[in-house]
Amino acid sequence: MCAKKNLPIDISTEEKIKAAAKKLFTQKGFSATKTRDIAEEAGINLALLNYYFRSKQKLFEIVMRENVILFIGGMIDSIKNNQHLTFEKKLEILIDRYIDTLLANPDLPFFILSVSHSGHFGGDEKDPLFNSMKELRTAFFKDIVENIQSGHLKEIHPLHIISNMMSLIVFPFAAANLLKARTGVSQKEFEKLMLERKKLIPVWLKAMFANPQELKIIKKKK
Amino acid sequence: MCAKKNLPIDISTEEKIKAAAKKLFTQKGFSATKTRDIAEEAGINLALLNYYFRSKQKLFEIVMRENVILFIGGMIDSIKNNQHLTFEKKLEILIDRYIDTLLANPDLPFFILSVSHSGHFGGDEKDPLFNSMKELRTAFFKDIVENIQSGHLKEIHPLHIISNMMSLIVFPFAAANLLKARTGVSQKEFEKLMLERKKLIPVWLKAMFANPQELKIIKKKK
DNA sequence: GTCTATAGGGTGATAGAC
DNA sequence: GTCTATCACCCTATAGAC
Repeated sequence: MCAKKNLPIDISTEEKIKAAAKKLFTQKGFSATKTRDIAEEAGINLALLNYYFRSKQKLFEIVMRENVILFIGGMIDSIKNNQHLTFEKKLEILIDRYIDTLLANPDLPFFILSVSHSGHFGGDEKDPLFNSMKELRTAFFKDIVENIQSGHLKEIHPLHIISNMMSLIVFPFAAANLLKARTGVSQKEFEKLMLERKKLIPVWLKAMFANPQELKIIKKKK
Repeated sequence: MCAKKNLPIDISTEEKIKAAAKKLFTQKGFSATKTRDIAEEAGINLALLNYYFRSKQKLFEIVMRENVILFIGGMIDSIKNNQHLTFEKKLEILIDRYIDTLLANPDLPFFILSVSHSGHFGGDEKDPLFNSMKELRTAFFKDIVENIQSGHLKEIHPLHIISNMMSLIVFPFAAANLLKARTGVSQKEFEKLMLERKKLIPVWLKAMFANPQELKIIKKKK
């Protein structure tokens, strides 16, 4: 199963296939990606794909898992490794790392939205992924509830807080083509602006949620 | 071509096919949707699909156009029809309408991201869609530049402003499954929260962009 | 306009030689 | 482990009867 060599100077065939699959699945999704494309991208024979991974579906699941880990792994680590810091500082670190991850993997947000949209992950409690997600939830959302949801923010539903954080960080990457086309900025400028957001998003979030006017609105509705 | 009856009490076959195609394409995208599924969903024979629409691709393009119009049409109208109002009021109306549209068409945001991600629209200047987009750009983004980008906001790139607006409105719908799973809210609760955002987003945006701290950050970077 | 039947090519997966 | 050849099925599209 695990074809590891002692001196992996050359990348193994298995790894080549996985890398090609990751590239294509992440870009185009499951249905639009053909096994023949993966084989060609990897520079190997089509039969080897089934030899190493049994089926297209199995290969996709491996890629999906790696992408989900990549997407939420950084979050978990930056929260776990910085328990001693203030919530604000933790948030700054998280945003910084996240944007770096997304700049290096620009198709990741769309892929994650894509699999969650089609209901491809979550649900199975035997899945180690499920525990990771749960871990993230307890580690981070507890922080939010305890640290942000104080004062008037008790009235704001946590979903708004999480939504707004994720929106500001992730959405520009998911909508990169749209935004670039509409505003006429180049890829290079776009990347520069995303780096700028590392500093801006914490300030924006602070401003949004330090606003007592929210309370009036919520109260009025009830 | 146009099989319009004088008394369309029953929906025409053409419309049935288009409605089924819209439903499936919007939910699952182009590649994952099979013509057989569309035919079955419409309750008609597979051959009729090609009789009315010539090919899967043509049918998809029709659906895509309608969805893009639905997505940006509301924007254009609410700006055009309210030129006499202040920018803030226009923005409130736009957000209100937008969220209604998205509640009625929850798969729309993901579909739009999907086609823009795969580069399926934009570009062709002969396309009437291109003019609509351009119209939107001139109508709305001029407003932004002239009305929001005053004072310290001159330093903020318009992409940030447009990003943040679209993020707060659209992202929760694109990530609905993720957000519901992570926060444990039901579909009903989710919809209630989205309605709540009609009032909250204008306040949040105001707070974000009335923040002189932004300037310090931008200046420091340069 | 609507159906059945089928063409024609693509697609995932495997058998078997090397 | 890697290749060629091929199977069996699926998919879009069309021909032709009614």
